[in-house]
Amino acid sequence: MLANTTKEKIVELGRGFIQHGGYHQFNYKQIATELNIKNAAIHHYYPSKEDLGLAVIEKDKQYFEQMNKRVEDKIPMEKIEALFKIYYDYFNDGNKICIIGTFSSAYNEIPEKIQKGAKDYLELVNKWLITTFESGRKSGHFKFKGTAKDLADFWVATLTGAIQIGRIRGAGYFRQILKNLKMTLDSDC
Amino acid sequence: MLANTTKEKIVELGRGFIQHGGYHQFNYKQIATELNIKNAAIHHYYPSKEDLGLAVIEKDKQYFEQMNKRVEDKIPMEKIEALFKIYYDYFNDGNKICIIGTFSSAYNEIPEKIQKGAKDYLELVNKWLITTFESGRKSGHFKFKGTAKDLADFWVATLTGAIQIGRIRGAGYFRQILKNLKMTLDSDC
DNA sequence: TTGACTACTTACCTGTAGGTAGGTAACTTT
DNA sequence: AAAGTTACCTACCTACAGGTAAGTAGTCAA
Repeated sequence: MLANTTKEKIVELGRGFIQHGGYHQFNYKQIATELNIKNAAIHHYYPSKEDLGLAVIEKDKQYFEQMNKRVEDKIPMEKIEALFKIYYDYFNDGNKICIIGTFSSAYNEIPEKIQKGAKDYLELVNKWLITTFESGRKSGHFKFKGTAKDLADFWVATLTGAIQIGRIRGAGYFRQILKNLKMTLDSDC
Repeated sequence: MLANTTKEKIVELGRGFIQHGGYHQFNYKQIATELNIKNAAIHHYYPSKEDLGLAVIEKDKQYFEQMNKRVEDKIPMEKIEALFKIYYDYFNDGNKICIIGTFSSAYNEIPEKIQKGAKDYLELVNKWLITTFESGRKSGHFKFKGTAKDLADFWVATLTGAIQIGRIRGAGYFRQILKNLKMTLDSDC
């Protein structure tokens, strides 16, 4: 979290609060209190909650793409481990869940633009998974039956659910699911 | 939904709204409007939102147990299909998600009693899955590697995530995930 | 050194949320 | 028939949410 400016701090904190309690629970006061500024100052940077929500998705996407770049020359399994690390970090940092999960669980009652933002982000992650799975299969690092697309679709659901259920059932549960997920990359069926 | 009394209608509607928009988005006004009663009438039956939330979990549990009873003499795959039907019905009835999913995604910011209620309910579903998997394996209907517990843990995460991601990616996606989940019951690894 | 811009603050508005107190009409029990 | 109980309603309160308008202190550029 290299947030130097107030604007960056706001989006960073907003992201954390949304991952912690969800879009509807989160509010401007939480950020204002944390930064020792007034509520209205947040509106100066992000006129509406919707604007901030969108910025949070963009921020999250940025981090995801930074991770992509860091591992682009690594072997496929290291890429997957980098993805898992993101999830572990969320989990360990106050039981946060992933951004896609927060917005999907509130999907029916969020502004359209945020719906679209979440959807686009989801497709991005999904494509990254497909590419990673395919290149891993080609290089012989991964073995799995079926298409990479089907597996990626499956992973997205399981990851989203695992970090949420992990909140209730604890770290051991969460670790186990990710371990079992990984095993789907080393199997003939 | 055989809700005759106002009290039953309240909990039934509350359940729907919570599955639709989440615990924090949902409010008493929605129910009051739907039933053409005043806000205060809801407080008469459920003094606090927490009380209603707990009642909603109990209601959901009731439906789950009714399903259990209906299929207790059926073959294991029919039990699984009955579970899936619950999820399909949620999905088709206004993109609702499962109760465990709503409360897990809001887990950090819900009253302790509701946390406990959700946790207990989750363990109940989990145990039902384990039992169903084990009996299915014993009878030769299911083939899967690893323990029934591990598989049940995995299913819980995937189901929770699938119905949420399904909101974003649509019915085809959701169906595909459930289909692939089912395939884990007919595999040697 | 003036004028524009930035980064806020103060002060306020509106809507709505959950919740409560007291009343009342209708049914139910004794 | 009286007394209690149920199922609400009216009227209200408090807190807080998101949002806005107007001002101000400091920076920065011409």
